[in-house]
Amino acid sequence: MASPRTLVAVYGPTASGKTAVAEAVADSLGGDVVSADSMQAYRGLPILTAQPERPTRLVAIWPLSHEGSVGEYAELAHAAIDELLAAGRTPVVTGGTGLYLRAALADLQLPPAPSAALRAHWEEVYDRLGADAAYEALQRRDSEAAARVHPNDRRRVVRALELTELGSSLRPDADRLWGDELRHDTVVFGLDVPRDVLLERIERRARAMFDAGVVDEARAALAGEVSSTAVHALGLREVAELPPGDALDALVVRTRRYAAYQRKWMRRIPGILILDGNRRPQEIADDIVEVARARERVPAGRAG
RNA sequence: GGCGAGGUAGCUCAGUUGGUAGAGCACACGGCUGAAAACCGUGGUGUCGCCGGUUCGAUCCCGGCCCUCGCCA
Repeated sequence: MASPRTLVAVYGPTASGKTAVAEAVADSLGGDVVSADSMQAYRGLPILTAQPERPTRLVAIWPLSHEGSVGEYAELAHAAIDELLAAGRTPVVTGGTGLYLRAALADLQLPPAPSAALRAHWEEVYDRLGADAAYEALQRRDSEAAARVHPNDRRRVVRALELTELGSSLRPDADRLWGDELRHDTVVFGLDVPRDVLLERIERRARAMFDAGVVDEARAALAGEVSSTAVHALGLREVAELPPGDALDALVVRTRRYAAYQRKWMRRIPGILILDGNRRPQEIADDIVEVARARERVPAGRAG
């Protein structure tokens, strides 16, 4: 019988060609692509979020009105991955949301989710007292959590406060986010594309989005109910509301910024194997397949 | 050509009653544990259009020139 499959993960900045590579890897290895992308998870913005053409796990699973979260995503991702492995297939986890990728691969053991009412309560408290007083309240209730957040960081102060009522704390114990304890045997690859090449791809893709009708897509989306998480899709507002030229510029600028942020994540992922992403997708995929196959022949080992 | 407004950071602009300047965005770096394409922190990157004058000292005041925009010819 076949040895257990090694899970493959592909990370890289937007427009680095992750999707094409992941699809080729899945085809070669006999597997399926599992998306790790917080915005492609929504339905209704296929152009703006650059959703893959072909049906992909965890893409377009939520309506725009849904408030997605890492916690909810993690459960779905674990289920999808485990199902593939059980069927003897290789999960190829790919996507640009660093946190989601880690949540798919590791068991983050996130502290409990708040109820909407609880969150609303502490947000109200934060806004009423002001940042400094709210922060002092947190220091009294959970000094360790307070030490980890900045008073101005409303989201985290509120989150930490609500957790004090849930018998938990922000970041309870071990560092599972950056540890190398993963749920399955995994190899993580990063696609490194030179800055100027990436910039050019970003610009080209942004133009293509306009040709494909992003403006109408964005307007239609905003005309309906959009959750506070989904509104943050890059450029949604700008594309829908700005004059065409300005909208394109804004989209490019924001995407470039996002790519820089992703480069930071790529550097931090433990054990990541950086590949030259400035090649044909199939070529990159072949390299990945080779490494993954070699690893499957060495049962309990850890590459090093 | 005449009149008016303007030329200050990569961009949009504020400011200095004369002591070489600061906001937002961009950019760089850092943080992040159920909002992550989110959120937070730190950093000013500059011949203040050019030349001259007044002054201890000019980005600021004066003169000339160049450029941009608007209105009138």
